[in-house]
Amino acid sequence: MPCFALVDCNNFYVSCERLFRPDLHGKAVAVLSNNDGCIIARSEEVKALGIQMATPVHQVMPLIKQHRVQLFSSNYSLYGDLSNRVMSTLAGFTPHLEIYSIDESFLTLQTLPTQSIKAQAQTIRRTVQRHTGIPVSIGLGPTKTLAKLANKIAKQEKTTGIFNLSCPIDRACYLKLTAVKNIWGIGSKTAKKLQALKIITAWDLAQQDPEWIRSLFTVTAARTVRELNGFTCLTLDEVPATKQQIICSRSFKGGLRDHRLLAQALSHFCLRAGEKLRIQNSLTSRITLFINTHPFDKNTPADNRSASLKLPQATQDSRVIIAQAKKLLTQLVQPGYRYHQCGIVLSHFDHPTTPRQADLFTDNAHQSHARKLMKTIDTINQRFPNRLTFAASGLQTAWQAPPQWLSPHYTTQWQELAHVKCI
DNA sequence: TCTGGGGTCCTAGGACCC
DNA sequence: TCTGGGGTCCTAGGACCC
Repeated sequence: MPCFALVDCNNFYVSCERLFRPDLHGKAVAVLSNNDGCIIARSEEVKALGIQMATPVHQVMPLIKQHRVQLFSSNYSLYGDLSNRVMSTLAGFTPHLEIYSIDESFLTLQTLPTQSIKAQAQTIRRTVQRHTGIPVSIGLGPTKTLAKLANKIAKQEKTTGIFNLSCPIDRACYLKLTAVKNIWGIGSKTAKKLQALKIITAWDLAQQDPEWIRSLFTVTAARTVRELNGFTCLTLDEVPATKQQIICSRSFKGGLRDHRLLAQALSHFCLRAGEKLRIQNSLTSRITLFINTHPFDKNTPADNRSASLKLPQATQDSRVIIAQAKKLLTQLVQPGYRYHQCGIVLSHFDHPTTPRQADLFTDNAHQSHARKLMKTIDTINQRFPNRLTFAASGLQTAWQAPPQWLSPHYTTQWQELAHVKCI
């Protein structure tokens, strides 16, 4: 029987930062979200201080200072690069790999005559550590849901970092110790409703009739019940699916009133979203823009709006996307408000080869020129990140506050490579 | 003063068709 | 008094994930 393995990098962003700062091993380290707003990764030492995930930094600043927590602004080019290294190492063990997020992958392992499943997991864990320097934990089980749960338990098993929920007797025991809210797929709303029905533990949920759960919740919750009992409902998605929507958005520290700056930020988002669109070779025919004032500021008036438009012709040309998005912005922005967040959503995708109704007025030569231009811009930006942009984005990112604790781009910028001193 | 960003799936309900 | 039935497509919003 195949066994699912969930390989999850421990405190991933913190591990990435420590890789080039060995002096930080054993010390308290935290990584912050965009705008240095919230804590999004914590070392064990920070968790021990009782600082929760997604806590706003300003709320725990006294604690951070008192315990000399080393802070880092998020450095996604570093984390993305190290993630690729971890995933390629995993791909060396099995072709059956699903990259689930930047720091997690599902694998299927087969029982080998020479090596037990647990021994295979130990080899994987050791190899990832040796090749990349990133520590991982591995959860094993007959379904993805159980592998996820096993991973959670593995994180507590400090010595081995591996846990297997394949044995039904062990499983019953651990399901009884797990609260429903800690099951993958059961969020806070569903957990609350389940608790009202006296379904408190994962074991309680596993005992329910899936059809009854489906009638009260959704088909997703019914699947979870089956998965907890060892029946596979969720399979391995080895080929990443084409995205159905692409979002690019940011929040602005202190908010923005100036329409001109909002338009510059928006143009930047359009370029980034267009790049992602072209990477998966899709054409978009719907653009949605949203702008929001500060959700926690009760003293200034709120204004949250969104608007969409359908393009007469599907496109992957960033210039068209920028022009249309700016029209939407003019419609939406109200004078006098301070906007805290703005973003663009591209959707209703097509593939360039999909047959579609031709437009009588389309200039084919222009279309071909546009494709070449976008390809050239993308090629240059891939080699030299952010080198080319549109004038609409402005010459400076004045809408973006500079990060305070950014580490060097150790692995993606020549001038920021780590220095090794020979003594 | 200071609270992230990017996704997926599911369901209900409206609009529309014959 | 009495106003069909069956279907598709689209959108918004909720819930969840990392």
